[in-house]
Amino acid sequence: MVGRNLDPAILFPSSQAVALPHDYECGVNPGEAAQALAFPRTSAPAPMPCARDGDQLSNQHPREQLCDPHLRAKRARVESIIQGMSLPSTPQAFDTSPEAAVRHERERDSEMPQEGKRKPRVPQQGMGAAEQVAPRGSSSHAKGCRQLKEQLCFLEQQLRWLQEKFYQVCDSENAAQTQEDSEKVQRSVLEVHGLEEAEDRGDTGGLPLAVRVLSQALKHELAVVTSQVVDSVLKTVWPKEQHGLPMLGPDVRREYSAGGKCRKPLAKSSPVNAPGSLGSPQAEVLPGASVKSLGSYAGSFSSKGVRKSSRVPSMGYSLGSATPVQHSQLLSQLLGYGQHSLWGSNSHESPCALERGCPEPLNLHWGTVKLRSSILRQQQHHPLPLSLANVESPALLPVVLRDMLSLEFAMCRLSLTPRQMQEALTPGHLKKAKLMFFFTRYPSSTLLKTYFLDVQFSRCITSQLIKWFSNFREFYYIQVEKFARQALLEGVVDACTLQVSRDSELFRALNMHYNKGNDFEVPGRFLEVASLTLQEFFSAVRAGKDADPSWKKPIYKIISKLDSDIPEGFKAAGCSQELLHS
DNA sequence: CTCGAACCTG
DNA sequence: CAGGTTCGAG
Repeated sequence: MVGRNLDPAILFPSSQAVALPHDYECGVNPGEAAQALAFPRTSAPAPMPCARDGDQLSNQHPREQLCDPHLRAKRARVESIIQGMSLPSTPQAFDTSPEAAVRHERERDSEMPQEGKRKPRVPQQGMGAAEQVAPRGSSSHAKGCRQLKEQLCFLEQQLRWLQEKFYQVCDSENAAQTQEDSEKVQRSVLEVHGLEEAEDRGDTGGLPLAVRVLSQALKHELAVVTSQVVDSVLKTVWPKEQHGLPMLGPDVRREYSAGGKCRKPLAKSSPVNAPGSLGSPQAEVLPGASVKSLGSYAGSFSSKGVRKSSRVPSMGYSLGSATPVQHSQLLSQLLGYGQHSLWGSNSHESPCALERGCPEPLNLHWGTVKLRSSILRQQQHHPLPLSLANVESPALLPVVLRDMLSLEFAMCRLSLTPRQMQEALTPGHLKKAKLMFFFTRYPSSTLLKTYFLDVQFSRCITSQLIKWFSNFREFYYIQVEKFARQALLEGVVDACTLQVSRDSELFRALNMHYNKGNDFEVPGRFLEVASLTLQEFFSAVRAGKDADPSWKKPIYKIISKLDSDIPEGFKAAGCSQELLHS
């Protein structure tokens, strides 16, 4: 692995260097590292409460990201998803894990019964158990919704990344240049938007000019990036033929707002409801799922000790809970409208700012805003077809947009500062992943990105995470199979009698593996899934299906559809770290 | 138990 | 090529 050649001290210039077992290391390739190191960093900023003590490695300029073909593709996907969502049908019956499900749709083939070596594959085998699996017609709505949610969260990450970049620039600045540049920036800000007046009376009113400028610039940054994405969304959501489209009715909005968060309805339309109560409400799982520290420490991450715990009960605190007022305030913020929202919200401090209570942005060492300038430059070259700032009536903004804004809210809620982004997976992350396994056996990479917000994803990181889950599954299935065979030997006849309870051996084995220390209450849902897995294995073995090399695949297919939502708490910033010490 | 390598699949 | 599974080594 390339990363291994790099001195950790270089990768983590600050005290953040994390000693990782080699397996956790994931490549920051030399090129990227070099790029990061080349990042100008002239003056050491005066110690500041929220000053960041090390350059973070960011491989890509956020803007570049948007131009990245890969992201374009993603964007295109989001667009098509949204297009699907704009259809008049009613979203219900959210499927469990559409992605995973689809992924496993295909396993029809088997391998040549060759000892040891997996070589050619022989088609077919009438998948016995798999037949139970529901027809594929899961609503594309649900799927789209879920994917959109993931995409949005990814967006959130990008936003944060942007901030990070921004801070970097600030850090790297020469104090002398500072004032001059800030004035320059302010000038251009003024040229671009006439937002300043409002802001001057805003919450930054009492602050130094430079700080206010920074504030403006930052907001603008966010607005620019956001508007780009929103643009594509809007274009899809408002197809030409719907020109005069009135705003969505309140009901619709509400409905979507709830669904917009894409929480799946409690009861799943999972086909495999049959045995036991597998279709049982997730609600059962979520509240029960508690890690000692996970639930309450979401906001306790302290940045340089400045900020002390604002204990947020992150569980059950969902994005969808942001009120319209909050949304509008967020939008105002993003757009740089100051607090006098066009949506008529009052001048309350934004929930975001309140909750964050983090002085970080304002305490930054002030510097030039190269990033900003460069973005402005690019913007001139590629003017945005539709800037948010140009939207005449914010009320027309679709709920989709609001959901995007709610991400900003989430960011605040999570109290995740860009500096907390990690470039490598830590043991804490591993632990977290294991716990997540109790909810999802087949997470998509997008979902992973959503839940490891403190990780800067690279291809390597992503595949590492995926590999982790693959390993988890491997272990899981091996254990279950073992117990299934054992049960068979013990003369069990009825598969249905095989239930995994908290005191069964199988559970103990699994718990030991994924939840060492037992500091997490395993969701009941997992027990159901395990029970079903056990039964499936049992039946399959009893039926002699294990003669077929790919006899497990139908089982995998079934299990892959039983993923649950992962509690929001897992997104919490300090989560991984907290877990480590719990 | 874990992980890397090999191998499969869409 | 990305995401999965299987296998064997330590």
